[in-house]
Amino acid sequence: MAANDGTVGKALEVLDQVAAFGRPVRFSELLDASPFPKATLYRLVQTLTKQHMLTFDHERNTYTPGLRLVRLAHAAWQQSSLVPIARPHIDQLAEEVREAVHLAQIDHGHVIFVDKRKKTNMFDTLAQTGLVAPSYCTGVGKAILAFLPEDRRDEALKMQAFVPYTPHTHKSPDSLTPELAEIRKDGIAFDREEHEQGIISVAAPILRSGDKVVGAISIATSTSRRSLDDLNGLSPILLETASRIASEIEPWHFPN
Amino acid sequence: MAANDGTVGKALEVLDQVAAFGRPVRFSELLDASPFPKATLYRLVQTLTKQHMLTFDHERNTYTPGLRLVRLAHAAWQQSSLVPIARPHIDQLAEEVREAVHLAQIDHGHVIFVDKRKKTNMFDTLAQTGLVAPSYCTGVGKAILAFLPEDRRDEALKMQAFVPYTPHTHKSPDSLTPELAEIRKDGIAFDREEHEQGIISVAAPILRSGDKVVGAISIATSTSRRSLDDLNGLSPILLETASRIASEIEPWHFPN
DNA sequence: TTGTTGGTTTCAAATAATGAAACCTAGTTT
DNA sequence: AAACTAGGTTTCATTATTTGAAACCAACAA
Repeated sequence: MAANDGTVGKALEVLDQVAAFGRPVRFSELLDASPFPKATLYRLVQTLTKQHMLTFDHERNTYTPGLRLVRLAHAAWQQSSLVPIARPHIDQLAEEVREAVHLAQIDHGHVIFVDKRKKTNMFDTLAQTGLVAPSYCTGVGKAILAFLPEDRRDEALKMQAFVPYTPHTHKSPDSLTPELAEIRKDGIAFDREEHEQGIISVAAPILRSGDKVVGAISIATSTSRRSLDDLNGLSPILLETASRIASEIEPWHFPN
Repeated sequence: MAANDGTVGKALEVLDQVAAFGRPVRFSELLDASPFPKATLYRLVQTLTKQHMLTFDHERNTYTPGLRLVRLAHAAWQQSSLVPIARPHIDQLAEEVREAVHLAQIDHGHVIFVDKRKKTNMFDTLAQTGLVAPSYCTGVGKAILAFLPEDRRDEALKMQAFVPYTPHTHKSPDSLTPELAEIRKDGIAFDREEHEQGIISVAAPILRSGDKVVGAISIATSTSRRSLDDLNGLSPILLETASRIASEIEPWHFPN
């Protein structure tokens, strides 16, 4: 992935590492997973800890991502241009369809769930705010990928590992590409238990000025509640919502 | 607040700045608010942007905190030692009292709301996951402060500005100190519309091995729904919940 | 005792950060 | 149009930080 912006870049790389472990990590584990020499990594980790970007557990000698991140992320989330605009709409959608509704954006090739609403009492799907999901096997991910300009799509796909979460998961870009063309045509993407067994979703991109994708929304449910056809029946209202959100986006920018 | 860890420290200082603005901010505004010379700040901001820690809006020439933070924070949140332990308990508490229940931790002198549950349909109180609140005028904040070791309490208070949010807000440490002693005695803290007009709360610290505070929980409501006395009546169940959470904390560490 | 693993510190060499000043724009004003 | 300006970007010699091999220090095991 290249592009190493000096010390800051390295520090962030370490942060990513720690986050990726998903559990408290020892210095030595980090060292193995890291391209940096011992002393360098040591000082990076020290600095990050002193800065509360990492939390150090004295008893277990392990590191976890620090609370300062939560603080900073709140600001990021609150200021996101998309979230506040979409909020009332996904809220209403969740109310109408009585299923979980997700809002996602893409960043750095990662699909990030930035908001969710659910008005049902069923068990929580695993998606939560801030969760990162793979793009190639989620509804929102594919919806966004499909409408990304070609270069950015390639870039996003290149940094994917194509983990076979379920038997339905795409195994390589080759099988994915035709589906993306399909999605581009229909304006609708499906997740057919590709990320989690028993979980399906319909997703629609949010297109600014008709073609620039800035995010996606999806309705997710379990196969025990609804069939895929059934879910497909919700496409119109999903599309309607997506376009309503899009229409409220100011003529300004959108990074992505 | 000192302790400047080289470039990384400076970069994070800039991030804090941007987050503190709470709105898209121009380079020049940042420059005014920043101790760094133009060129230095410029490069820091560039680096952070390239690293997706900041998002740059081409049209408006402004910066906002980046999505990478959301990604990282999710990991921090998920791995927090307190959140998963407390989750079922605050859930149950919210169910029983039918009011909003908050879980907070302290970091770097900041009170951070790390989780919340509400089973009521009333308007959302402003507290949300990741929100930073002042310690001196919130229930959870005072509950934590009261049980902090003296040196860390002083440190935490020193970095506070004592903004008078409402007429009931403490104006200085002098009036706060006696109340903290009180809280230490009772094991219960109240927010008497000190942060927001019309919002009150009861809070209890979560004490590991009886005396080390690792966080706090609170029940929050509006004056229109309940009186302070009424809320006080919920103290027993709140304390009960807090001690149940505490009892599930492993003999391990706790950073704070 | 001797080895080993995991963590911490040293120190001269290599590298990156610094910041004053110059330099671009693209709007404004005269 | 020429002359300002405010906001943003780049240069470059100086300075300070980062680097990483190696040495060092536990604590624990053989």
